[in-house]
Amino acid sequence: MHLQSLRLLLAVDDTGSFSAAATRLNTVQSNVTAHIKKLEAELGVRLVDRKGTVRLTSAGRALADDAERLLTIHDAAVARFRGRPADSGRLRIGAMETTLALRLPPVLAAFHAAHPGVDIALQTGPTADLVADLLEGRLDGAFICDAVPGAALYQVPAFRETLVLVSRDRLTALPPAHQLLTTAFLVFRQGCGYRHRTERLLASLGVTAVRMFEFGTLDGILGCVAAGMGYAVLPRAVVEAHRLRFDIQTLPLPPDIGVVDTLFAAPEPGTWSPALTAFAGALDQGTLAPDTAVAS
Amino acid sequence: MHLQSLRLLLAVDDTGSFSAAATRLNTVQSNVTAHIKKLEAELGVRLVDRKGTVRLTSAGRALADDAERLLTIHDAAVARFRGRPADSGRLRIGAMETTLALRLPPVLAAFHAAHPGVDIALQTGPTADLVADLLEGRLDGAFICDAVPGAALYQVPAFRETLVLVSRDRLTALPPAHQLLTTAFLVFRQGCGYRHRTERLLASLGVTAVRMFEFGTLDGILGCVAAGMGYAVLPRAVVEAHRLRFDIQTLPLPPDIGVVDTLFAAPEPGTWSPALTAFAGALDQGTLAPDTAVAS
DNA sequence: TCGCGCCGATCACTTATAATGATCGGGCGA
DNA sequence: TCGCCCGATCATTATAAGTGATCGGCGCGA
Repeated sequence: MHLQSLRLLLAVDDTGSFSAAATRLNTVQSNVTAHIKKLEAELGVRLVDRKGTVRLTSAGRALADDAERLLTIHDAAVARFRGRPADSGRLRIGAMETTLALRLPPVLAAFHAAHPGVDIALQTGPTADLVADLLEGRLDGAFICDAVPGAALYQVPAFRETLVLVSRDRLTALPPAHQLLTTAFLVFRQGCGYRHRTERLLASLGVTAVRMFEFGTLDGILGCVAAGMGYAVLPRAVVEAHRLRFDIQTLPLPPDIGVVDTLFAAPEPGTWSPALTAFAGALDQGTLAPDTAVAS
Repeated sequence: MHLQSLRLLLAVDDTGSFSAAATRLNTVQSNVTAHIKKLEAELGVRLVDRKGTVRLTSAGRALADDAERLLTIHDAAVARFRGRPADSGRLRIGAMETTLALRLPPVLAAFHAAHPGVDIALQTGPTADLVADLLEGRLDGAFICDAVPGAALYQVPAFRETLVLVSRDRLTALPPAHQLLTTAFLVFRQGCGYRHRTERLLASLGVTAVRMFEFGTLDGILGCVAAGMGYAVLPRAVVEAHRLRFDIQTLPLPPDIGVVDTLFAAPEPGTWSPALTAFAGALDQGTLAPDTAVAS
């Protein structure tokens, strides 16, 4: 059964004429006849009564009802891809813990307000895991730390974070290498972009061997820093948001290490679902959270 | 967009392989490739990721969701025609007042119990109107009085009625012609089959001119008979059902005039909707109301 | 009652598209 | 590294869609 046949059937019902239906759908009368006959043969039922005036039989009317629903769904699906981004579908988004906590709430709220029909599924994890999930199709898009070189991924800057060195005692400058060797660094587990930066920072200071304690949660890191267990490297905005709860100090880092872009990553644009297209488009135009977005 | 393309897309998603999808749907791998490529070209989006393992893109997944709904509706529609009579659709049934009141309640109740998804619309009127509505497609089927000769209608006996002469005073035989001339006959409005029978009865008695009062309702006729206004010709069962409310007498009529079949009429069987097919089938098999059905 | 015109059926034909089978090349595992 | 499996591509065939001309029936108006 071809959708075009159903379209012709509805046109015949509407116009009450094969010729008029043909004209409306830019074809010829004999073609309409052939389509209707094919439908009738396929279903083993007469659909159109041609005696006297042309009118659908009860079977034809029943099929026309189904046809209407069928074509509605079909046209909506096509419009979703070709026309304006539609308001439906699922969107699986991944993000780092810090991004989700700090940056995403307004973004997601704004997107949901603009596209209330899209179901959003969120997942958190370190950048490396998110990238793996993206590449293996378990996520539609993800907010990651720093660009992933060599991966066939669309990547666009979304937020800019300023990293600071977090400590219990106030510092006026980066501690010397010998002092860093005697303390620990509290980091997220393997795969987190911020941990990567921390290692780059230490390397730039000539420190290669340092104790690293892995944590799964932000609260764990901040709490242990406040207890004097060691240092941490985190986005300034995240630390500020928790300043009231922990007695900690921050020290800015040099820009080459301290400025980190959070990127929105997704598979190649040609593969995007309408929902993902809408999300990326909104991010790109900065309509979601202009104050935190990175100027492109 | 062809439904077959969507079917192939779902098969590719299921099996994770073009070749396997082809095998499952009894075609060849190159054909699957062509269908998917056509879909992708039509929507301007890559639907299947062939790098490494075959997997749907987010766009492909979104389309697959629509495809599933689309094919479900389509397959259900086809099954409704080709397979068992489905439990959905609309059924517009017409009947005479007397039939609706007396015979149809158990029939409709049984059908509705067997096919709860079918919406039933009832309409009453004299046989002539019902036939006209049938022929002009405003009804799917109707219960009519006596066969309609010459009409291109499927007609099958449904109920057998015994007509009686209804009067205020007890009669032992049909009144002589001269007496009939002085009283009136109370009949339904033009087009009712029972009125037709009444006229045949009078003609057989040699009475050609008699006063006829037209009524729209059964209660009106019975009330006026009870008041001595005249005679009426009605199904015995109808009169019995109202015996408690009206003080009236009945006299059997000769079988050639007194026995009337109520027929179920519909357009030619080849044009029936699934719901109508189910209804006619149930009537034909006597599964709806075996005690009142006419043996065929 | 008789044309006249409109409409759908049919047919021969053209065009488009679906399906097929063979072949090629690339990625992955042994 | 080799062999194997899988998808892309291509030439070809098969099938279906679309077209235009023509026929016949029915209704309408003269």
